[in-house]
Amino acid sequence: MAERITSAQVAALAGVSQSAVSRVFTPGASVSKKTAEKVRHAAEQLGYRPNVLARAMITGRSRIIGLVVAYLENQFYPLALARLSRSLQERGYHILVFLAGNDAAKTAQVVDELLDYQVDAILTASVAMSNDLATRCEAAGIPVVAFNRGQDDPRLSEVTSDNLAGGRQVAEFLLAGGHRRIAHIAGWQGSSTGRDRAEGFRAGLAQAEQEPVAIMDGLYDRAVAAKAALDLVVRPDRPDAIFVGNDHMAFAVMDALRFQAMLRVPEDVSVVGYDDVPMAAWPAYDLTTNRQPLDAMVAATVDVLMARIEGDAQPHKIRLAGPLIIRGSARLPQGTQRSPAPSPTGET
Amino acid sequence: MAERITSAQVAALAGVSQSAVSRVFTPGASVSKKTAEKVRHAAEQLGYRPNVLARAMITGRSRIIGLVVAYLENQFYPLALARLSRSLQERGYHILVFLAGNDAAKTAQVVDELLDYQVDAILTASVAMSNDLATRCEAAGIPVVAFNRGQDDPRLSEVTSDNLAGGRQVAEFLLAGGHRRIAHIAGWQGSSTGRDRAEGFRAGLAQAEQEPVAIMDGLYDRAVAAKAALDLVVRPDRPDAIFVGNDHMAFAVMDALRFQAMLRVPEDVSVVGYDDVPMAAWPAYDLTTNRQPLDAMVAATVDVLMARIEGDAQPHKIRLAGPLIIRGSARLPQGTQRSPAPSPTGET
DNA sequence: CGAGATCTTGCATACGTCTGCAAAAACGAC
DNA sequence: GTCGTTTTTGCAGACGTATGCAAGATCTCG
Repeated sequence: MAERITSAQVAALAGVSQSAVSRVFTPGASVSKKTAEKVRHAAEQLGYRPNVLARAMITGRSRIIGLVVAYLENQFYPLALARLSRSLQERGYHILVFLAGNDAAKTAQVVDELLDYQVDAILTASVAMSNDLATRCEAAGIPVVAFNRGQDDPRLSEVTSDNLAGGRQVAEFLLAGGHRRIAHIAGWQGSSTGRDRAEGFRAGLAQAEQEPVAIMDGLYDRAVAAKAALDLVVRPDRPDAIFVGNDHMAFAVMDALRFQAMLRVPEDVSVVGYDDVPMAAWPAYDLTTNRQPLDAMVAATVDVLMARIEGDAQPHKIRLAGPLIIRGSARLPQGTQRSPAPSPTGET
Repeated sequence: MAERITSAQVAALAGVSQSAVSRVFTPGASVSKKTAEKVRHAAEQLGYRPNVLARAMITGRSRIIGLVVAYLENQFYPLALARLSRSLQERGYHILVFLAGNDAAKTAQVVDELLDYQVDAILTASVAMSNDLATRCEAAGIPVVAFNRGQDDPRLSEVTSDNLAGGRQVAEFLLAGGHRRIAHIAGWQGSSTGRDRAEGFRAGLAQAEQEPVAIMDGLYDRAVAAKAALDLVVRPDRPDAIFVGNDHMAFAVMDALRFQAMLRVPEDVSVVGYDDVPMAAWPAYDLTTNRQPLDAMVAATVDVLMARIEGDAQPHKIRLAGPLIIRGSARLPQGTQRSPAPSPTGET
């Protein structure tokens, strides 16, 4: 129950004014070596640390980033969360978590709460924030950055991988592998990510004057994706390859194909995913997948956040390309080899 | 760049004092119906919402819970995080994330930062917070609750599953299944969770006058656990069953056994895990495992947090039992059946 | 050594809200 | 209508820090 130490107490002990103490803890303020020394010593002795909340009231900077996220089932998001948090922590910021519901009313409420906490910026991940809400935040002076999702509104910032190119890359790879009946179980078509990958995929096939035998919406949901896969393989023209909109669904698709449809992957059906989460490298799945460059995306996201907070009014739209990681879940084109194993650090 | 609306502006519009506005937004304060109406209307019109930070300065309650977490690779933790956050959100609290490093110095720094933000309570998960640090927080009047980890210090609160009983339950199940050379790849022995499961397991074997052929520390790490499994199976007295300290490592163990040692699970070696994360139900693993009652643990954690914040000085030590979920990764005892499939909601 | 320039320092105020206190208003009972 | 009781209201002062301003201290250079 020790009362919290204030700058005034430190000032008293050090024999200086409260302002002096404040200046010692404010980078770039004018203090002499001598008083700084005295103050630091007194602060050390009392265990003083500035109160972030009080500081926030004056400066208008809470050093809190609001993260809006819908679900953490897909391993990609906890991983991103961890790296984002770590990176922001190094810069003196922290993440306040807001779980969004699926309905619009709940999302509006979440935005209200975000504003209540005076967050310095809002980061959205795996969640559809309606444009008017995002715009409302920007209007309130709070920058919004969408991670792994595009926003229509040109005033909003976003960091994604190059999903169009990624989708095309997968199409080319499957065609080169000799597949001729290729289906796509897409990410939710309400998300730019899902749409772009599908579109790029379609364009890649079109280049070879092919088209997908089917495109179904997997809604980023394991059960839906599995059902779609089973529906596909009972058709008379069973696909010989399925491109799945993300790894999370791809695992469900592989499970359904192997354990329910009793098909072999890749001998009967090739499967390709998207994201390259660590689990994709596990031998039980050994999934060929288009990697999203997570570290680069996180770095870019933090850079954009910092820039916007520092007052850069320009919205940024950043798109980072990722390589196709070739493993064993899809038949290989002639002369192609597996990608080298990842560094041990990424394996966990 | 719309300036933030303050209670004073609302007061001016409503023709009342700032105090009146404050009281309208403070549950339990004395306001007449009439002025409440006027104020609400004015607030609505201006889009006013109270500033949580300013409020925190007065009341000493930030409505922020600091969550200290070390890693999110193990699916159990993101899931817990999501549920904890959702539950706290309903009560008007939010989670501020702090990623702990592995070294003690970094952890001390994290604690400093926690105090800077005036968090109302600290929640630790999957992280070893040295007792003096935790005690320091308690001394500063900030309750600390450990999720899924026991604390030696009797003054600290904790919520865990009954790991002793769980370990014993696994031992009994494997013995009943006719296994006679049983090994244990344990969770990190620096954690109570890892120790208790190992101890319960050992006690369960001892009851039948058996003892484990080996106990190795998997350190909650996939690579370490896989290596341990491979070391075990090259022995002349190859184990016929391995109890793994959590699901996260158990998946690695199964992968190593199947794809590196070329053994069949469960025909050659039975594998049992601990946690029952959703992935354990995926057919690729179909893991028999001791379930941790996540929902109950989350509910208990939130209850303890609220109680401690409300001033209940008593520390709570809560231990919740979980059932063994019988699937296909371990040979079944005579007459035993698989556990019924989980509800679809838990499947994702 | 002196005058001007530069650096430090303390004072006072502001940030947006809550809350104890006392005055004012409303209420109730006779 | 009066008086005592309860409710409602505004005032003013906190919470802990940052910062403009002016005065004081220190430095620089001739």
